[in-house]
Amino acid sequence: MTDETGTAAPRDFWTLRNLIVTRKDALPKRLAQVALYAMASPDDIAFGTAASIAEKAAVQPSTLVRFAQAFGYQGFSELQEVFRDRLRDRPSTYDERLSQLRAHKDGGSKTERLLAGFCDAAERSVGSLRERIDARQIEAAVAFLARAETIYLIGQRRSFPVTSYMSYAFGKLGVKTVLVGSAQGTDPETLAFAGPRDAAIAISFTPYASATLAQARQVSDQGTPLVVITDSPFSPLVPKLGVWFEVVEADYEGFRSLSASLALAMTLTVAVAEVRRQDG
Amino acid sequence: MTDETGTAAPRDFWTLRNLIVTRKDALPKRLAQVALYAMASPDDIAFGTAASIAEKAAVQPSTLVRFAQAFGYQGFSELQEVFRDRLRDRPSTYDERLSQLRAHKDGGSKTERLLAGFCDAAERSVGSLRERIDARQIEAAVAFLARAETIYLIGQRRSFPVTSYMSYAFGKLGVKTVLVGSAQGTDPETLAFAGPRDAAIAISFTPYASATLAQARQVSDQGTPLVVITDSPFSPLVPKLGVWFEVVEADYEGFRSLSASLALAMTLTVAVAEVRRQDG
DNA sequence: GAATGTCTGGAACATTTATTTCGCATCTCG
DNA sequence: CGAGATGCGAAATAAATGTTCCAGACATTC
Repeated sequence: MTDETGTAAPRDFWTLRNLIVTRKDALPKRLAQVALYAMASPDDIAFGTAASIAEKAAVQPSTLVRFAQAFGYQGFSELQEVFRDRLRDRPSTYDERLSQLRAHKDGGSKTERLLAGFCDAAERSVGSLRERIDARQIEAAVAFLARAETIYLIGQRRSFPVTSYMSYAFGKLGVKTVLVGSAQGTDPETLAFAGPRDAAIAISFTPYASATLAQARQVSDQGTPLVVITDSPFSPLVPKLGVWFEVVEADYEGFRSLSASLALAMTLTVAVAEVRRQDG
Repeated sequence: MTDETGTAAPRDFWTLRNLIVTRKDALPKRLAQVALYAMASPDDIAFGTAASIAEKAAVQPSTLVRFAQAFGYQGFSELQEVFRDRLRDRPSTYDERLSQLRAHKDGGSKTERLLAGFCDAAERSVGSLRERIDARQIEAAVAFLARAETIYLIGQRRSFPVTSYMSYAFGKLGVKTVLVGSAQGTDPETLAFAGPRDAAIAISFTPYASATLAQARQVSDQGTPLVVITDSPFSPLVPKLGVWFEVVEADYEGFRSLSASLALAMTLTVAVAEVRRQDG
């Protein structure tokens, strides 16, 4: 048994990174060489095979194993897992660093972790929204919505807060809307008035509420332009024609954030109002 | 040689993604299944081995190879490489953020600035929530709410999305709630049932809706414990007894974010449900 | 209703993989 | 200067990988 370090191997990237940095100067030549390369291009460590990494770092594969073992891992693969986790789940490194700082805060009470978790989810959602949404899509949607007489807002369950907020905001801005999805069962009748001169916004996430689906289909069949906000390109709501947005909300403890959807909703709302103000 | 597609295989992720999305409906059942999984969790495709991915997608490993070949790749590994590049090419977060900020501040269309503005507002709101909220306050509020028979949710206008979301989430968690503030004028009658064994959550921001104020006063007079979420210590809602939270939402173009309020709302909701589950 | 083409599942295959082992070189300290 | 220990590299090894192949199921078409 050549057990080197009594300390347990770090399981998260940033702890490991600190450990490598501090111990680097005390390491044998080749191991230090690996340390340097690992810090310089951690992505290669995450993806490459031991052989390819060894070649790029100008080291023997066995040295990589030794390197991993020097830090308490059983083999190289185990260390590699840590490098991979960093890229998993798309926690952008910034957020991860923050959440780790927070985690170091003595863990905190259960409540604190809850709040931190939901805050994280909100921030990650907004971050990914910012990365992925194409401004031209928004402009296309706004073009539809701006020339509509009445905008029908379709959303059940988790999406209802979003549509209700849009209803409020549109109202404040002087845009006529009809909010669908309340408790009463009068929605199909309400939607019957929608026509080609109107527009509709449908919001739904997995699991897609069947009512939302039916309603979206109904207005679409009536020739009403439809703008969709959903969470997958394979969502049954995604229209053949028309604009749709993919919004991926991060979740915590199974409860997805709404921040990204709301940010997008507000953007659409205000943009539509602005276009109207200019044209009208 | 069973060369299927004359088209060359996409070498970057987003092109491939679009291709998968468009061709998905024309794909055989199992291949469509793979497509669905690949879009739902692309990170797993990037990291996992063919065997592990196949298991998670409930498909045979050979199907993965066929899937890759259906899109013009020679084998699965080649397709996997595209999924990996997506994560590899990600610029270091600091630079990315900086360049994004720069793009948003300087150039960018009006629409882009709108979206960025609302995203910023959301992030700032959540950030300040994280700093200012005291976990002990949350725990105190949770203690009130957890022992309530029925929770009354009071909120008009901008606060209504928050209460309606809480209503949805509480419902999913098996907690009885009554949502006040809908369009009908029956709210005072509904609230008449609130008693000392219940609890109420009132949410209101400047300008405080008079209805919310009246309703909060009503339940308070009836001896119902009240938890308040508002935006100022001088808010007329702040109760003499009971718990209240100050949530300052950042705004953009006069429209305040809801992200912080929602994050707090979700924290309260889940925390209450957890306490109830423990106590039976 | 038979025949044809496609899709699917499972196992066999060759290859690549991470790891271990062993011998040599290098450095250290008496 | 020499004995011991340590670092290092190349090959050997055993596990695991991606891929291919074939037979059966399935739907479709004539």
